Amino acid sequence: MKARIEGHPEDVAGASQGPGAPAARPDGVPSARQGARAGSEGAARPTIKAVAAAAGVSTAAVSQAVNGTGRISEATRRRVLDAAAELGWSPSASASALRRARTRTIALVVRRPTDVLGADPHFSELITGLEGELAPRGYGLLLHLVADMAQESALYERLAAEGRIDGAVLTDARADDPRPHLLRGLGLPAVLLGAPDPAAPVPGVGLGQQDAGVREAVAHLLELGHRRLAYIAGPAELVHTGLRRTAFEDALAGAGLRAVAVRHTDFTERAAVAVTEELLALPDRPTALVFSNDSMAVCGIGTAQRGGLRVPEDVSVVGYDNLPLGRWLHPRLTTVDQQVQRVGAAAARALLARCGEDVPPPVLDGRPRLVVRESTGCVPSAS
Amino acid sequence: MKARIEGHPEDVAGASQGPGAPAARPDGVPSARQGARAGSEGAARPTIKAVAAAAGVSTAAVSQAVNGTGRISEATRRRVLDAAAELGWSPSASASALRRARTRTIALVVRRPTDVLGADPHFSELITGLEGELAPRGYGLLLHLVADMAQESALYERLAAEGRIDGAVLTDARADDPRPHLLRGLGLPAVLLGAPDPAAPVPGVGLGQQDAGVREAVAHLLELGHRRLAYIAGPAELVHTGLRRTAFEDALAGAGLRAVAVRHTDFTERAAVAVTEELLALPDRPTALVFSNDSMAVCGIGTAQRGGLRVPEDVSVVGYDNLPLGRWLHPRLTTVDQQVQRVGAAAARALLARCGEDVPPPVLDGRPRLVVRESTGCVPSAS
DNA sequence: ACCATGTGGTTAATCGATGTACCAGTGGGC
DNA sequence: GCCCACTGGTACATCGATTAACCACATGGT
Repeated sequence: MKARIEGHPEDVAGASQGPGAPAARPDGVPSARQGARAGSEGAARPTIKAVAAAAGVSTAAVSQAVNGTGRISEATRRRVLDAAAELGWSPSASASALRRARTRTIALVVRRPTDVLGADPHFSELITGLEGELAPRGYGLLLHLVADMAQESALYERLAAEGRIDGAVLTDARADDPRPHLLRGLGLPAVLLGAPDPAAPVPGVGLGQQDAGVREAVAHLLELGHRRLAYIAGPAELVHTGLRRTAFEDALAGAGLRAVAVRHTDFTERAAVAVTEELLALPDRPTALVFSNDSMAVCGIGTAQRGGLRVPEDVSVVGYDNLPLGRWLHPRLTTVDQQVQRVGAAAARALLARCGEDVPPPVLDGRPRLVVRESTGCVPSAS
Repeated sequence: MKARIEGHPEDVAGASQGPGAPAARPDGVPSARQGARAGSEGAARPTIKAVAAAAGVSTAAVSQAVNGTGRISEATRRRVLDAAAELGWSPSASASALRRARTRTIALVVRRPTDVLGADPHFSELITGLEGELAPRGYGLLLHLVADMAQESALYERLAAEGRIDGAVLTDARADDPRPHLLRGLGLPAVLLGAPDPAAPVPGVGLGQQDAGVREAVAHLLELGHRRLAYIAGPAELVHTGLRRTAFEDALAGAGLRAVAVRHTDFTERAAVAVTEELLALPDRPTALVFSNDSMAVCGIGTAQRGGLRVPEDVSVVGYDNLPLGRWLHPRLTTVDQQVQRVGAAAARALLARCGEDVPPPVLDGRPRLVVRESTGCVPSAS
């Protein structure tokens, strides 16, 4: 399968070159500007000039009309807008970006180890939330995938140096996160998901009472009679890992208990399976497993079942995220809903505001809430 | 609990404005160019001019040095590159895009009904594949979400009119797909995933023998003794839906059989559950269900189990896509691997080639293959 | 009659990089 | 000694939109 760049007779009829422009290059090599883009229909996109001419005004008037700046009579404004619609013109993003030093593009960089193939569905939800706010305001979402923090930092530096983006959404806040300072240094607005920290160089966006969900989960399990709980956490360097783990241990301590075990993972399915196997083989096996995301919880359920245990009769499982899939599994997954989508929307709004956009400030009430379904049940009587 | 967007003391000390810049606008509104971007460190990014000055050459020389065009001595070239590195300069994406009419940005538009919340993990895989080829060449991926085809078309028109992208990756080819013609009319290079059709206005990219996977699945089930199979397809308007459905029915016909049922869905979990329930309630219940994607298959397994059936003892289930999750469920999901990631990479290469980039043409050998795991088993003896 | 005040535009500079046209040297051939 | 080719660069127009500065003209107050 070769590259399929057909040559076309270029600009056959009445190519309207500016006066004095050379008719064509002698060597027959298409100049870069006409290049591969030229299709048979390759209607050269109209420019502001064409619109100005069509409306019988100057280009400045057109610009002012579409941007609502300057002083333009309503009549002229209409004429301009009509002409623009007629010609199907929209201002060139590149030209506008160059002049205004603003690209209307936001970056989302997803960082994860190379061997984790599928992106966490968590990000799909987040993106949905972001897009819902960005798109209506003409903003685009530039998505990048990187393997580690070094790459991520380098990427921001490049994006900033090239002036490709107006801001960035940071996910997976780390305990000692280099990105806030980096981005501030680069002069790029940003918001950090999940860990509102007033002292940080970039504002955080997230539900309040981050720990509420896990506390509720523990309370729920205690109420069901469970006394031996284990927590399967994410990577230790993530901020929310610490928050949730502490919430877990605190809640247990409040009942005079200690966790049977707390294990950290890298969020991969493989790790979830390995840890679950280990915990379930423990002499004093936990009767309930609390996972720090749904993907791992699903793996955990599968692993338990494969080990001959029934969920929830023999072991209860709680997830975190409330991904759509969890509703349809058997048993349906008990999990913590943290409204990723809504948080994403709020993050977008916050970021847009910092980019100078006039948006109503995000209202993000609520807190993570436990959704009780079928993967949790009474403690096994044998225990 | 209100939004938690803390304000920060903005730009407190010594905002370093360029000389000659007005100290501040009288009305206190920051001018657009300084806008929100100005941080205390807001080091104005260096321009090509600064690099030229630092290297003691003209801006043209700098441009030629970094682009490898024109005639520049190796010595000067080095000096320029060093100066650029020293200053941390990269050419402005906006300026370059304006001048060259090329943005180094590719669009991926994900279309799905508004009520499907989480994006199909399928797209995560695809994006991973795309990014792997785009990023190393300095290309960015602009991601958009839309609800329906009308919105999608409008979006391409806007993106084209604004000159925001160089090309697009089209997914979910439809039987009567308006996008190829639309994009050709707009002069935008594109590739269509999944249905290589030489006659189409845009080239298709996909594994060969699209039907091989489903055929293999059917053969596998027949070999296990199944005779009553049902197929749960995607939306009828998608090309691959038809291909796979036909493959399914053909393969059965080859064995002198007919499908117990073929049902179309909108790919939502809800639909998958509903259809599964309906099929399993059939008087002559199918002993094997073949789903057209993994997400639905997982829902199908859950539904069967909830209905008191064991998988695979009472009913076998086959998925399609080979998402990572399927390996860890209980039972592990038998599915068709179509190497979404590799196809994504190939699509990126093909598209880059059409954008005038000098990339080795994608090599896409192989075909969809059945991955036999645990969700398929011998036909129940009672049948 | 005259100046302040608006109104509704226009002109021209500018954003940063690119590429064509052009120019200054420097040997080389004969 | 003269012309030519070649090397290594520079000057300037250009991409398309934005915006500060300015201007022509009408109106109203004194």
